[in-house]
Amino acid sequence: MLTREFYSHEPGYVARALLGKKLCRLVDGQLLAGLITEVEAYGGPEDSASHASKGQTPRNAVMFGKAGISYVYFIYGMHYMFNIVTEQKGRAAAVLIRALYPTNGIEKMIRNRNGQARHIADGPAKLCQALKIDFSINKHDLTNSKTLWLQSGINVSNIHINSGPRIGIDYAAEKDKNAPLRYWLSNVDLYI
DNA sequence: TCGCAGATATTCT
DNA sequence: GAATATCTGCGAG
Repeated sequence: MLTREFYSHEPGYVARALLGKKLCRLVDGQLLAGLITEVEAYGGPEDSASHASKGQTPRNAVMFGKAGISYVYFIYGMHYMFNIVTEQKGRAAAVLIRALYPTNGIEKMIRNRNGQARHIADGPAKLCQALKIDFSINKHDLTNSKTLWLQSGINVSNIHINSGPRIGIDYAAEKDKNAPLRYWLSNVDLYI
């Protein structure tokens, strides 16, 4: 299982380090797991795209907490998003998990997604459906949990990592051109 | 492939 | 009270 030290760095670094790691979820005694294939980093108050850019609110308070805690929130009236808090307590920073490559409990994931057998977890809200992620695991400690944690997965060298501007936030695209904060892996099945 | 409707928590006025 | 949001699914072309 990954330690708190792993999450205690700046979000861009943690985001890259998370690629290829295994996200595990235990629900009803069944293991649901997948390799992380796409992530986005969100910085502190200086990052205009971050929820924390306008100061602390009850909703984003988790981002100001300590590293290794999950931050789950609801968007567009129908979708959950799953983030992991990084850096020190008092520094608002997080990494959004955007996509997984399912490895364990695939049948269960398909049922969780209403029978959709393709594109099970290739989007931030889809992966939440597949792994049954909702407010019940908001503020969850990922370094000390039996229902939601991360562990080492495949070995990913830098040459496999793609990067680019973040999605859904045009106003941050220009900034992201200089320092891309979205990272993803392609052809994951070749490296398993 | 592309464009748009969908439904609600949270924040802004 | 109104606007907005780290998106997905579906229907048309």
